[in-house]
Amino acid sequence: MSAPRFQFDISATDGKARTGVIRMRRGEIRTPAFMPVGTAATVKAMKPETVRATGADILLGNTYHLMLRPGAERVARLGGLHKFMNWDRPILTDSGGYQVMSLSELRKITEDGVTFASHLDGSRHLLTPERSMEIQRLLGSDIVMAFDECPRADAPRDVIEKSMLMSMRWAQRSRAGFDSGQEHAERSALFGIQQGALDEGLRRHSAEALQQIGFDGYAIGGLAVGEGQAAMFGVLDYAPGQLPADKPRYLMGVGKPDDLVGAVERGVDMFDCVLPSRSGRNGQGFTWNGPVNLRNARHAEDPAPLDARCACDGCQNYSRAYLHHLIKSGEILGAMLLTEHNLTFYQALMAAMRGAIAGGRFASWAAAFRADYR
RNA sequence: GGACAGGUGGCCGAGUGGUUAAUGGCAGCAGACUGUAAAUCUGCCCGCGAGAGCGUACGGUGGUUCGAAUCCACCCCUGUCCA
Repeated sequence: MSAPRFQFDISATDGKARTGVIRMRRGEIRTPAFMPVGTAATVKAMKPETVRATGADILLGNTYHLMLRPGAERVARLGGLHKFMNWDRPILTDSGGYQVMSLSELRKITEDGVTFASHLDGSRHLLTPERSMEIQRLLGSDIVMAFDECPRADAPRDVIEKSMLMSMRWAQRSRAGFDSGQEHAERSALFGIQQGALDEGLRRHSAEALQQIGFDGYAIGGLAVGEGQAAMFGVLDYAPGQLPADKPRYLMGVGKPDDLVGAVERGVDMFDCVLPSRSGRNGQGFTWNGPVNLRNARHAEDPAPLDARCACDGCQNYSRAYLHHLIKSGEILGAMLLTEHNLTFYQALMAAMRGAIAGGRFASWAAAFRADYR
C-alpha cells in the first residue's frame, strides 16, 4: 500500500492551535512545521543530511532562482530537484511570486505574468502562472505554490485590491496549469495563496475565491513584509478562520520565533523563513532566551555554549567564544555551526509546540516561552 | 659615505596653499535581517560636550603666508639602490 498523494490528519487541537501530520509519497510532515529555505537547491552552509538531522521534514526551493540557474529543464534532465540536491523527502517550491516584490526594480507585471530581468545577467524571462507550474513540475516539487503577486506592505488599498484580484485569477490559471501536468499532479499537491494585506474584507474575498477553485492547502501570503508583528497578528486573528479547517494553513515567510508561536496559537500549520539560515550566516543565534549576536565583544571569552538547552553540534562541542571568533574571522565554519544551531532551535521550537498542543497545554507553554524569550 | 623614494588618525592609504577633524579600505563598537539579488546591509569610530561648540592633530623644530598635512630650512627616522 502506497503513501497517499496528500493527506492532512489533525491529531489534536488546543484553542485555535492544531497538531497533526501531512502524509505524502516522499514522507510525512509533522505540523506545525517549519520548512528551512533552500532557495537555490541548497540550504546555504548546510548539507542535506544535516538539515534532516535538525528535524526538518520538508524543504523549500524557489522557481525563480532555479529557472535562471541551473534551469528547470536541466534539473529535470538530471532526474529532478530531489536527486539533484540529494534530499529525498518532500520539497515545497515557491512559485516566484515573492520575487515579484523583492525584485520589483527588475520586473514588469501584466495580466499575463511577470517579465523579469535576471539579477544574474540581465536576460529577460517571462514567468506566468502556466510557466511557474511547468517549472515546479520539471523540478519535481511535492508541494507546488500558485503563482501570485506579493505586494508591498505600504501599498495603497486600491493597489492591494487589484493585486489580490489578479492573484486570484492567476490562482485559477495555476490550478489549470498544475492539473494539465497529469502525471505530476497525481503525485504532488497544489497550494493557493491568500492575499489582501491587512484588510479583512479583501482577505475574506481572497479566501473564498481560493476555496471555489479548490486547493490541497492554503497559504497566507503578503505578511511579514514590513507591517510589524502587531499588524500581522491582527490579520492572523481572523485569516486562518477564513480558510478550510481541514486543510493545512501555511503562513509564508514567517518568521521570528515569537512570530511562530503567535501564529501557531492562531491556527497556522506551516511556516518557512530565511531568518534562521540567513541570521546564522550573519552572526545571530536564536536561543530560548532570545536572539544573541555572536559578533558582540561580550562573547569573546565566554566559555558557555550558545544555548545550554540545545542539542546541536555547536552547542554540545563549542563555546560562544569560539563561535565569536569564527564569525569575527569570517570563517565558513562559523556560518555552518550557527545555521545548524538556528535550524535545530527552530525545529526544537516546532516540536515543543506540537507536544504542548498534543498535551492540551499550549497556553501555559506559550506563556513560559514568552517569559524566557526576550 | 652617496643617490633616490618616503614618513597622514589602531593599520593600510588618498590628499600637495583655503569649502580638511582630513576621501577610501581594514580592524574595532553597535544595530538590522521574516515565501533569500544577502557569508549581507546600516550606523558609530581624535578628546571634552546633550548641543552649538571648544581643544588637539598629518615625524620634530623653526620659518614663509591673511591662511600650511600641503611651500622653505635644518634635524630625526624608514625603504631601495650604489659604494
